[in-house]
Amino acid sequence: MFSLSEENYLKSIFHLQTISGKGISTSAIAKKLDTKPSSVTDMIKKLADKQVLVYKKYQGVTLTNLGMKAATSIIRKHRLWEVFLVEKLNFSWDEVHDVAEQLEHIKSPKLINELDEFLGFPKKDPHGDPIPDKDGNFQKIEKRLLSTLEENQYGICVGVNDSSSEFLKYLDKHQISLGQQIKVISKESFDGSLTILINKKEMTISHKISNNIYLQS
Amino acid sequence: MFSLSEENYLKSIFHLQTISGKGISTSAIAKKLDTKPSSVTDMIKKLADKQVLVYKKYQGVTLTNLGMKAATSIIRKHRLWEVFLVEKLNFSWDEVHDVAEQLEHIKSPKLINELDEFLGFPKKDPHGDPIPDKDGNFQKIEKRLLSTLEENQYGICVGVNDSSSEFLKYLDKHQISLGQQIKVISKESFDGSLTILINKKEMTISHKISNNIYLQS
DNA sequence: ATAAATTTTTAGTCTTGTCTAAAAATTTAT
DNA sequence: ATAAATTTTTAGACAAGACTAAAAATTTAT
Repeated sequence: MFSLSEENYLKSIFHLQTISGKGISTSAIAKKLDTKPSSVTDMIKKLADKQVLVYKKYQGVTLTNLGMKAATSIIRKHRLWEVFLVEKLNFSWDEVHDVAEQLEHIKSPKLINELDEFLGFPKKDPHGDPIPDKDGNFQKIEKRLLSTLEENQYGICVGVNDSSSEFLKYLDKHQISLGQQIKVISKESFDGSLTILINKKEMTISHKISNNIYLQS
Repeated sequence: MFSLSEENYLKSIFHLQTISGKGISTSAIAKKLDTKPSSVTDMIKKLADKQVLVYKKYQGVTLTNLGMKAATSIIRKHRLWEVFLVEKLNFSWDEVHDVAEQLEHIKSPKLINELDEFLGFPKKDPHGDPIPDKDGNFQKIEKRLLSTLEENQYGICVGVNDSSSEFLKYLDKHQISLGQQIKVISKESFDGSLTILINKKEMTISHKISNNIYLQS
């Protein structure tokens, strides 16, 4: 159906689309996939021929329903494999990404549906991101960035925005994990740094950190 | 390290080598991989450059130790994934091959070693083939084809030579599976067909069937 | 031992996905 | 509103891996 490259384009465009809402520019895709805009133009034409996205020269692209479905299926696979790696194979949440990037391209509907069942139909991956079901339905999780809270507000940590190994290791080191309650003690308007209460201890974190942690209020 | 194509060549050459012993011809590889001899010649040159095999024009190829090691690692992965599919995800032994062909190319030493442990360090795959350990050591299983037994000889079914879905379905249909005792009641020299005792019942099978079933005596 | 048949290799082409350099279109700035 | 800067597209090239057709080497047969 889709080649490995095509699947990676679909996934990236989907992710860009869910944050921006607008049509996605050639250069944004190139940046995300670490490739050149000219290569993106070529691939976009192919994908438009395959009816998974709409493309008008010089105007970015938008996924069609068919494209959304394909992208969702890849994301489902990626996140289920992440759960498998953490729950069954002793991977930590900062080790799963690269392996899941490979596993998400395995083609076998039976495999992924059986894996889903084997894992007990999990609703979230190890980073708190929702896992679409067999029919592609996402469970919408309302959440807000820690950086948007005001003093004395609090919430439960339910996800991260940055899934890089470096960031996740930082969180592990400072004992910040999913499910914990975080309360904002004070906010420094000059640099956006926050002093928070977590694990009954106070700590101060930079804006860069608080801008990558999602809370549910 | 190795591309998907390179890995498939290594695996095929390894398999051909273990049955023939001799240097493997271009055309034999082409047949196994369902490709053209000219394509094989090209790839062989690449693999010889990478020191995984020895190649002299017009004289077939032989894997080096490096090549054997690489091939063994792929076979280990293939067979462990087969066990996983059957034991954990409700696949039957005739459904696992195509998916394992994909999974065997996933690159992550941690993944495969954790999987091995998760499965309890299995020694054989669902078709009775031995699974090499982390260091590439195969457990040698002495076994002989059912077709080589004489009247009144018997043994335990420990493997199959043909892992095609068609053959495995035939076995399921006639309730022949690994671990069963099979005794030769009579042998027809004209066409090589055998009458065997299995499950306390007699049945007659063709040479084509008996020549694809391995017994341990 | 030479001719015929077979196998293997070479030479050139194709597809996929990428790249660079340059041209074209669009956006931003004055 | 036109010039400058930026973004996007085109054109042409390249690497991997495969193919076809033809040449070269080897094996088999007489």
